[in-house]
Amino acid sequence: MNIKRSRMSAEDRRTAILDVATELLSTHPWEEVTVALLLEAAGISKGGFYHHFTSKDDVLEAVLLRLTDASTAAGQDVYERSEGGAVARFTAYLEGTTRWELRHSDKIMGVIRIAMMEGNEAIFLKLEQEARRRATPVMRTLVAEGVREGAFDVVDIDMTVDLLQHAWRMRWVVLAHARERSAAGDLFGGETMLQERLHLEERMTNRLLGCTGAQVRMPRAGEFMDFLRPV
Amino acid sequence: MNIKRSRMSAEDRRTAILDVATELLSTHPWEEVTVALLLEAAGISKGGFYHHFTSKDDVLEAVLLRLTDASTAAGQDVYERSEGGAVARFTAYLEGTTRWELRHSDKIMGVIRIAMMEGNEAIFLKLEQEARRRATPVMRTLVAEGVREGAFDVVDIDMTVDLLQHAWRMRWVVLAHARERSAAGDLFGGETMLQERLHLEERMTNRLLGCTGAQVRMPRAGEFMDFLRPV
DNA sequence: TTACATACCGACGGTCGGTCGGTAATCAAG
DNA sequence: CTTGATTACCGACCGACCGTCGGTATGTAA
Repeated sequence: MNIKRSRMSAEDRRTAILDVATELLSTHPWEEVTVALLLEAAGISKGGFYHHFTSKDDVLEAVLLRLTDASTAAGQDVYERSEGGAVARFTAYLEGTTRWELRHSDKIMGVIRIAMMEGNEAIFLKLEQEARRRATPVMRTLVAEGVREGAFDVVDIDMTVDLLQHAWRMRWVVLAHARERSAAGDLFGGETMLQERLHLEERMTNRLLGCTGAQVRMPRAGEFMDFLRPV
Repeated sequence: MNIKRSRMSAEDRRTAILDVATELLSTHPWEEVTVALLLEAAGISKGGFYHHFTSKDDVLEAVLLRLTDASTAAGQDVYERSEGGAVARFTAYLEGTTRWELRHSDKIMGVIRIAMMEGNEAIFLKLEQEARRRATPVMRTLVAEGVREGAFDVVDIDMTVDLLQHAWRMRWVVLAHARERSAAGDLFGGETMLQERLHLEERMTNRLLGCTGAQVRMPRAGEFMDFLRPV
């Protein structure tokens, strides 16, 4: 009765299952991703599955972790390499993180699409929380240093960081729209959308930071041209 | 075999079930609130239950609706009754909504406690979304009018409204802490916490609105004294 | 070859949300 | 007071689901 299946190393099997789970998650809300479905798609038995994962939620957690952890080090790296005054460092941070995000835009858009799906509210929150947890410390020190140097004049450091992150959060939705538009032939329209959005964020960022002298700059829309012309 | 139960009017039974559900939800995450548990606590059979509700989620929706809908009209009312310049109207709006919230603080704190529980992420989002959906239109017009009158100088109306709501959102967490502290005997400490928070929010609100002349004012901490001395 | 570790199997158990045929209380009409 | 329709209510039952468990097959090291 037993059907023979391939035997993999634990790691390979794990990633194989995670791949399948990610794939399924990109088309179904998590509650519809049955373990049975997962088993069939991954070509493994229930026992085999539970040999590698303790529960269905364990899979979700692993999927989310894999989707986010690559970005962890990026922001920190940029910060550690940055030089100059607070404004320059903040600008460098913005450029660095944005560039990194653009390089991984497909993955990020995928994650966002998943998180935005109805029924995936818990995923959405977990993801946002995780992203925040990772970015907050660096941003806190950046802002605090700026305040100490007299370059920024903020209402409150924590509140400012929180609002900055919130202000930037919707960018990817705009990016998605812009990409759609340019994919539909209206490249100029897409670029304009992007430009306006970045300009808005730049002004809001400067207002929140209360820059006393030089202004923080967001990356120019030109940097996004590659992004607007997908594969 | 049949156990005799009381026969209620449809409405009474519905509210009875909703009461029980709210009660249970205040101590368990929603997924742990089994239909069976609900039935036992409400003293009704499964058939009876499904005679009044189409699904378990139907109950949740009704509970949330009942918890939020009372607040719907409040903000709108305050706005419609307000007079004077944009700054005065905005201040009146803040005072009005805050006062209303304080009058219903117990209920609101209850809702927040529920929404903040692990496993209730979907509830949290639904609630926030609903609150936003209700408050945004009024705030939009308030800000837009202020811009038109030249009293506000805003980066972008929608973004500003969004950030304002976000900035105010954490207030209830601080309120909860303040109440705890004053309940523990440190009335002064509680009041100070509140005062600082409100001062912070006031400064942030003014910065976001970019008030050109007069400043918008948050309610004074004195108004919260009743809140700090609970039943 | 033996002994052990581990990748894997699938029948099974228990729980859950939801259905359905039936019963009894209520009420309006004759 | 009947009679008939409506509706609140009952609980056995269903299928889908997640997770367990005893057991098998494949590798690896002594």
